[in-house]
Amino acid sequence: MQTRRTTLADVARAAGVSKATASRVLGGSADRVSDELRERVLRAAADLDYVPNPHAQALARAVSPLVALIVHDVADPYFSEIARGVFHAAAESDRLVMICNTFRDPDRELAYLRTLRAQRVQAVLVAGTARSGFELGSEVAAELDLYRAEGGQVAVMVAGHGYPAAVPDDRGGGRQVGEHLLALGHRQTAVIAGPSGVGSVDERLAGFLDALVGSGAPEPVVVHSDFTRRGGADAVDEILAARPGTTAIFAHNDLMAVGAIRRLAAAGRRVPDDVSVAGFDDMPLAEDLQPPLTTVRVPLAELGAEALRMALDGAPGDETRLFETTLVARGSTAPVDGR
Amino acid sequence: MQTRRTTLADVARAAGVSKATASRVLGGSADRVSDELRERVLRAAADLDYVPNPHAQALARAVSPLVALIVHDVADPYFSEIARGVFHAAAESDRLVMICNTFRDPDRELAYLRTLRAQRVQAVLVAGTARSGFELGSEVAAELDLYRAEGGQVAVMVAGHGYPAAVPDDRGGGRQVGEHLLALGHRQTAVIAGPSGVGSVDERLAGFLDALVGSGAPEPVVVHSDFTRRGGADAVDEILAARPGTTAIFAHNDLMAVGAIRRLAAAGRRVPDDVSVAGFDDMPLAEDLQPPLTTVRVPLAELGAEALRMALDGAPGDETRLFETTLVARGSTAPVDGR
DNA sequence: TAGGGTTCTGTAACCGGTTTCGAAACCGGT
DNA sequence: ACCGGTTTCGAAACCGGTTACAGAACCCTA
Repeated sequence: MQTRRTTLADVARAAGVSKATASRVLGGSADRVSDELRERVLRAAADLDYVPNPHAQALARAVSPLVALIVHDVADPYFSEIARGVFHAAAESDRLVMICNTFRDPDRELAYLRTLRAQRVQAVLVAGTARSGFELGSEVAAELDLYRAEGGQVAVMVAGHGYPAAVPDDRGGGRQVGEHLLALGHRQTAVIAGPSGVGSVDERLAGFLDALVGSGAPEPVVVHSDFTRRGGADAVDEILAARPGTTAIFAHNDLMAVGAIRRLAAAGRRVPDDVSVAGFDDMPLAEDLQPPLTTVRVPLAELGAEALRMALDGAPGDETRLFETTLVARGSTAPVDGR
Repeated sequence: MQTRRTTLADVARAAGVSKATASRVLGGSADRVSDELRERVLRAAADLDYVPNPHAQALARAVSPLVALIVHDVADPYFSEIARGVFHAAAESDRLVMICNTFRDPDRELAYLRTLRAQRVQAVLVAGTARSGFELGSEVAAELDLYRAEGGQVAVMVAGHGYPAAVPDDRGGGRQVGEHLLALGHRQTAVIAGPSGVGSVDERLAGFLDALVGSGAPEPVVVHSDFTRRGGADAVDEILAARPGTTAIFAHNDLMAVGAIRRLAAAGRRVPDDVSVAGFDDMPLAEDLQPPLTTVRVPLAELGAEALRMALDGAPGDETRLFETTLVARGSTAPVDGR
């Protein structure tokens, strides 16, 4: 039966004023209105249960109070933790958040970006991008630039090029893992890296190599794989084939580490007795796994919150805020000769 | 430098037609347009890189292609799994999804609902509601009804009252757990229930009691607690105090089960040797825990997807689709005398 | 008391689309 | 050549707000 919504005009009529005055008092405009009229308008609005139409506002004001967060997959703990941070920061300034799930599909990502631009959302935060790395000049970058040219704010959470960025110190984290494993006496190492071309992957790897250099340990076996449990498991097969004597594995995220541990068990290797495994991100439950996972804590929620603030504050394109990572040593790593 | 967006009027001018015709060809209207003009308009739109402004469309059409999903917390695996399903279903019909995080705050939930109503989103899906149960007549229900009266679609994923619902067979799941524990010989049981008043909590508990009835086993100790790890851990203290001889615990979700296992370990009880623990939901990683968690699988993603379809298809308010649950027996439960 | 400056309010244009309605063009049939 | 019926198209109204602009009312000063 489609009841009609009450509009600003209804309120104005009920209060006996013009739409303009009603808008002024309701819309929080800078213009002043006499106390009496203000009172009348507010009462009328309350009586009629008036709620402004955000589309009309967005159209008139040419901006909507929406913020978009682009992720690969909300169900991935990495992204859902970032999302949590973004939501918290958004609540502070009374803004709504729209999460866009690309499922790592570049086309979908692009489609979202176009929609968001059209939607004139106030800010878009890119937590993960489907194209590898998103170089300047890519379609994604072009779309983002267009968006910015039209007044939108952008912040990214991947090693950025030209956008304000809030990123974890991936390189430092990688180094911490390297040092940890070295200290435990490991020399035959391997790393299960994320998809090649992704910025954080290169950084984590570089940090790890930084630590190894000069230690006399041989180069690690490096296998690129998906950021999933399955990816981690499959990588183990390759590693075992390439270097059967591997005693320590550094997986680029916790999910891969879990998969690796499972596959190692299936292959008859005990963790950490036969081979140590370290992850990255310190996802929830990492400490409840079998065995508890040694990993690197990344302040993902703060990262998301900060990204939003940077975007809203209009941080300059070359500003990058680095977030410290900390190694969390747990049961999945042990001294090489320790049994 | 704020470049102006290209509007429909620009396209129309470039194509030498009126706004009306341009709208007709671009907006997928039913009205027919000659092939020649259609061609001209399409070319102009492509040349100018035209993207329609969804706010203007929403304003004119009185509906926006947005779908909202209300959850307590995206970072909770229960909800992120539902979200994943919703995203998939939304992608099928080319719709965008807005996730609203209430953090279990009733005021925030209400605020979201009002905004969504104003926003004229096409559908709102309620996966979790902050008020206990959301009875008919509550503020939330009032807001939802208002929304529906204005043409919005609603579907819920909690035991509903008057809304189309896609819900798991919580009662059946509870019964499965009860039967499982009984079959293992347990008689001194306890249940860590979710917050009292929540529909699914009552159902899971009722199912569990269904199984116990007639078995001769004494009534379980029931402790209500938060759906968190912490909640599960704290509940263990109460249970141990109330019935020290407890040999099996049914936690209403996996997170609580994890917390319970940890606290039991701290109290010197081994799982499953001394006490068996079963969870609910079969969250990702449940099988990788220490020990692997016996739990009940709930098809959350399908549930979310189905809820969206029901809403969009305008399912009647009394329609409830029940999703089968299946018990997944793993290492956290064992025969009562089995050591 | 006239003149100038504030302060408040209303009119109307505008944001960028969609859609109603009527005019114009075209059709085949007498 | 004339006519009723379709089809195609454009002018203009509308969706529901915001805001530039101008007028009215008020104040204070000379």
